[in-house]
Amino acid sequence: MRSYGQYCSVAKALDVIGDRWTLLIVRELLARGPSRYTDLRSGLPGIATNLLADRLREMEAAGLVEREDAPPPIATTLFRLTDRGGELEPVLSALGRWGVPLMRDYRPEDAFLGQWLRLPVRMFLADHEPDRPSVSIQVRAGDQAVVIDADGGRVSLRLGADPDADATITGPPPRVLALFSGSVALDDAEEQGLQVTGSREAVQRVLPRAGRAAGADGTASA
Amino acid sequence: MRSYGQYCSVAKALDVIGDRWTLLIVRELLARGPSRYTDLRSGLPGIATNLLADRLREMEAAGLVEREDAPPPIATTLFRLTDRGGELEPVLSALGRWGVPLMRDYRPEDAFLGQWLRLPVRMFLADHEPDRPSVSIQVRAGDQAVVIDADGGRVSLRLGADPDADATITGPPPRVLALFSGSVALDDAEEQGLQVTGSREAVQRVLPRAGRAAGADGTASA
DNA sequence: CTGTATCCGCCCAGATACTG
DNA sequence: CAGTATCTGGGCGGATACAG
Repeated sequence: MRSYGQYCSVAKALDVIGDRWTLLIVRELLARGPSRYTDLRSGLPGIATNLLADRLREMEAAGLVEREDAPPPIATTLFRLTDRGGELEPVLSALGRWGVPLMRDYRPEDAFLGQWLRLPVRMFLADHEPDRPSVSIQVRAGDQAVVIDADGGRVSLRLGADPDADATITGPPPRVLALFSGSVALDDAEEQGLQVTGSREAVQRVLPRAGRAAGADGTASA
Repeated sequence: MRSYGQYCSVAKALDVIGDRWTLLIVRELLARGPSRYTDLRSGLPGIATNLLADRLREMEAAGLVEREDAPPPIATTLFRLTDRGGELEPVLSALGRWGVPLMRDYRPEDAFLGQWLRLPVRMFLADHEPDRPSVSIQVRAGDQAVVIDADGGRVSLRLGADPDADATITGPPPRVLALFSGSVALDDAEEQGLQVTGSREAVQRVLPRAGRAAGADGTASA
């Protein structure tokens, strides 16, 4: 990217991460951890392979990404964020939060991947009952299934289905996001097309509670 | 900007503010308040006038900016951030903080404007002695002079010179930024080419103190 | 003086095909 | 699996001309 040529830390930051796709690559690496080239590409629908290669090279040169040749049994290259790259997390977080109201407009052509729930889960969900036995909640939004685990105060997300989950949430991505971001209560979400089977208590355990809501309905306060 | 076509709040946010110059226009409007077209242009050295016009129109359509026809005596149009636009402040803040270590590389061709100190001042400086009489500190970095006022716990910045200031700091922009961001102590900054005349006490009153330092030297922790 | 519109040349983004 | 090579269109920067 052409430099802005301004001695200002915002401009300097944008000189490094202002290129198209760069921050989304960081998102993938934050959400997935060290990843193979092919996995990055499939997590970034719409990116051209040459652009991904270009960006990874630039990000490596800028010290955001390292490539690591995995040990013999795997025999592939992994891309991982450096510490400096990981420090972009607050930027992604602020951007993601600002973007929540925009999630109202869901277009049929929009791609959706279950792994993209990782950042919202980290941002909005919490285990409000850390002393109770762990629960798992399967989420089916879009094609892939993911499972959210609440265990001892921590909430995490793993990819894949789990028929033994305590609860299963099924519905279109916008309804799931509205529920997770706290802009819609569970009861209302169900009326709006979200199906919940199994333990509703397990779901309530992790949902954001009043006072922690994030104004995801577009009425966020300043 | 072409949409990423991804149902993810980061991607949606970048669909809106990912265009080149957009966030820098927000920076200007945050730092200066409602501004005339010409003032925006002079605060964004390097931007082409058509691009500025394009961006302002797009930002207006996206609900980030409003144009306001100023009352008769002024007879000009002012551009101001909407509430929604102002909510980008945390994004700018996170970006600016991440960019601080990049301020080490100062290139002679880099433009520098005094008003760009507004965000660093807000971010790093504080009035540590709110009960004492107000002080003003003139800063001469680059061509324009600015004055920092510490008054009753608040720190603010105004453009222009002030020969009656309690102290004056003169030096190259990188030295001033290093001082303000807390990565260099006042004594060290003076050894590195910063001139301080008048009350050093007034300067110390607003500088960041240990424990609030921001790792501006590139050693910031995760 | 302030703000907008038009033209041009260049580079980046994007799509596709292909290779180690 | 992990890219490179090639081609095309559009965004961008820059200059300039125009309108209130």
